[in-house]
Amino acid sequence: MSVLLEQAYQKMLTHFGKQNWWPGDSALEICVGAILTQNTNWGNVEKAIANLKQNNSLSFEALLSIPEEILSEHIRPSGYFRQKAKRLKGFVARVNEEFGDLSALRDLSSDRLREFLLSITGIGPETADSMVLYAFDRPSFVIDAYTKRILVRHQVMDEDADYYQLKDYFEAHLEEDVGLYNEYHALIVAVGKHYCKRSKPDCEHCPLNDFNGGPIFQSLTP
DNA sequence: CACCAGGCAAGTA
DNA sequence: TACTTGCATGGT
Repeated sequence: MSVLLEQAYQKMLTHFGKQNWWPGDSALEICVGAILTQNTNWGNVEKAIANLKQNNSLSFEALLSIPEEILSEHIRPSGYFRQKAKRLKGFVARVNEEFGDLSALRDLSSDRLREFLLSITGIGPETADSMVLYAFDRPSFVIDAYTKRILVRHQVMDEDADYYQLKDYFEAHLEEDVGLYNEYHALIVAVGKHYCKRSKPDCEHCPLNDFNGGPIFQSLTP
């Protein structure tokens, strides 16, 4: 466990407190949220999920049987609603055809689970890792745009680093622990939302920019 | 008004 | 392989 990553974690935790991700009452709700939040503000996703609950459509069976057009209307507030309706239908259809139910995915190893999810249209690396970590409670570190932006700003990663270079970096330096991965990614998102916007970053007040007088990740090498 | 949000797939050269 | 574009609502 890297001392600096641990200290960065403590800085974020002290500043923001526990994030208690993922907001959701079931594995299915978390998987649905993971698809709906793609390139989309979480507040809009909450409205979409509320609509699904109100229409009794947030269950595996309901999502299997609901017509795509009806589903798309329910999730409209989350944006990209036609595309996401297709992706949700495709997701539950694949799970149903190959495993019968979402709970059966728990019998898979983390790697097989991740590979299966990645084979589904509409589920890329970040969405797959979000499901593996937050819905299935396995230690798979999630990388998002904020994570990359922060590491590039702190000169840990090059701008052209890909998803797996970033993922491997965290998994190599952190203790392999579901709770730690869970909270770490959530805290990075909190930092990103508040201080690491693309057009107006506020590095001045960012908790990660006040470590021994400089950026906290700076002296860490990949 | 512009810009962005917890991405991904498909098309082009 | 390496870019580019479509997808779409809602908040700041």
